[in-house]
Amino acid sequence: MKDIASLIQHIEKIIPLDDEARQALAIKVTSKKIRRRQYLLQDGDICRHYNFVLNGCLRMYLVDEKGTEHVLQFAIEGGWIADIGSLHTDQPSHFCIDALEPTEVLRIAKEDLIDLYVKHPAFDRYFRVLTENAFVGMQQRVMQNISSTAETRYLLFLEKYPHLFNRIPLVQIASFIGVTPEFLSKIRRNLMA
Amino acid sequence: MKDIASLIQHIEKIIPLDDEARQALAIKVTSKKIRRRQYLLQDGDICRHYNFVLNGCLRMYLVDEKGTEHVLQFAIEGGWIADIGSLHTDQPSHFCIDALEPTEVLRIAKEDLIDLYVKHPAFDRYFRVLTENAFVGMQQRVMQNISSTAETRYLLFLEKYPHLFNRIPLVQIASFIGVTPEFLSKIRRNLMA
DNA sequence: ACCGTTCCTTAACCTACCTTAAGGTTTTTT
DNA sequence: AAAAAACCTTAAGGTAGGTTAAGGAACGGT
Repeated sequence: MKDIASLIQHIEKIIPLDDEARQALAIKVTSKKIRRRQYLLQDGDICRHYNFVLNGCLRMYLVDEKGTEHVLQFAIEGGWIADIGSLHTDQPSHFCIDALEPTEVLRIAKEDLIDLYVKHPAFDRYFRVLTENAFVGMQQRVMQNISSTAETRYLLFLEKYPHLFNRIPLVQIASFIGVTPEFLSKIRRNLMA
Repeated sequence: MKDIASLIQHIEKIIPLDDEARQALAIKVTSKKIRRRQYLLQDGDICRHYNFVLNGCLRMYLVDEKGTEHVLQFAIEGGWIADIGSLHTDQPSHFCIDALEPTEVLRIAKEDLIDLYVKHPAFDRYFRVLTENAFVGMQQRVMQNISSTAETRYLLFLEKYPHLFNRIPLVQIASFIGVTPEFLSKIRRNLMA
């Protein structure tokens, strides 16, 4: 039983949909439950779906040659997640997506999305705006990485995602801001002093 | 005299335009020449245009509290540049855009772009795809920043932008990959040994 | 209710990268 | 053609952040 209402509500914050578009979307969308630690996308597979999180929490990350994980993105209720690069090029992804909590997503397959774009330009608009916002977020993150100290990056993270602070393990936050968990631990201690 | 042909050609690599759309675009676009070191956007101003580079080279960068510049993006022939965040929110930009070489751009004002979106959904599509590609690029850069050493980042930069290597001053490349020019100088020496 | 992970912290030592300073070369401007 | 910027390099000393190792607390699965 798909709870598509929250997805539609989300889209209509950006652009209204007519009944036909809503209907078309409802037909294309499928739902999926993921357990804690279960993969939604595995390194080496081609990303074939855009995923909208209904509840729970996902992370997308890269595993480097040394086996260290580097978190690129978290997604909670109301967020989208996918390896857009892999999705568009049909190349195997270098990323993994898995669940930090039991999670439920709605997903649209690439071909279905293209179909929606063609039949309902509103979706072009919605995903343009969505991607623009995500792009601006990534820009800010690049700037922070090349211009700020780890402590500042941590504080900026807390400011931007206050609700994630006591929901996500510290080790994941460390990975997201680009430091080791040991060093983040040190940063916290310094902040308390 | 606007050379809009190269812009249209660029767009049509992604989506064909009908005559009306081409015509509408031609009316909205203006051209502008910028001297070396001249600003196209200055820190504190609101970014009101999307800029398409016809020839030359621009950079977008942030100046931090210490006065150090951090390059977020370069744009050469065929590239787009704007502070999308500022453009969308009508908030003053924190970035500067200036010219590393004498440069000529075509530009579209925000309101005109919105008008194009409404009348010709093809532009929604084009800018969606454009932004998706830019987003993927930023994602890769974030990953490199949090997972790679400066030497690796330099090599990846050369691989991705081989044509920029002997066109852009070293100090700008250093700023882009997030190290001091002195350290990049050292990296180069090590690579030659 | 238990056991096994995962999670967080501390501390000693190590390294990638920054800072400051200086001198030489190339490019731009006049 | 000269003067002024901008550019690149070298080197010494400093600091942010990594590595390794180890112990304890909290959690998740059965």
